[in-house]
Amino acid sequence: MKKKAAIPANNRRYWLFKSEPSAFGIETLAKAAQQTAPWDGVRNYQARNFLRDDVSVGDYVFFYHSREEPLGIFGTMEVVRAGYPDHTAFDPKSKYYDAKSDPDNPRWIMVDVKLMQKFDSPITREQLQQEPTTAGMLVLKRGMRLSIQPVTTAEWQAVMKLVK
DNA sequence: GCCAACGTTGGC
DNA sequence: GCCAACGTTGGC
Repeated sequence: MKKKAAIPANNRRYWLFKSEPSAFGIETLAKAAQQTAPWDGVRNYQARNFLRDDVSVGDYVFFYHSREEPLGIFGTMEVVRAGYPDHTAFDPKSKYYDAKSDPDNPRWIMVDVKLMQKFDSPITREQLQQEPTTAGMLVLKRGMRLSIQPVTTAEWQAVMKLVK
């Protein structure tokens, strides 16, 4: 286990959210009204628990593109609304529909994010692997499927140093 | 497009 | 409550 990073004075936490750009990429967010959108469709309990219990307004988030080259971090977002029920689970027409999510006791949670910075060029997996600090990031671990991941302060700062 | 790794489901 | 079978994720 890694040592826990000290909690910054302002209490901000850092995260990495993963998405397939064919479904929802950084361009989608850039074009949204106020460059703000709900991060919906999370259907994994561990990720849901982070959204419900830990992700807070003012936290900073890396936007990571999976599945499609180039793989990597494309920009940063700020959390502008804390966890609330993911209503796509109640909509039978939604691809995220879940009949077992009861509106009176919602199973799935989403947060709203606002684009902060779209990088001129993404920080690729290869770059992350080459930097000692970022090489330990969860997203690089084999078999890591979690779509909402905590990022340490040191990792955040190390990634931002790579941004041109 | 392949397939290893993973999370979930369901029979027992 | 175990664990095999299944469906999905996501790097390669």
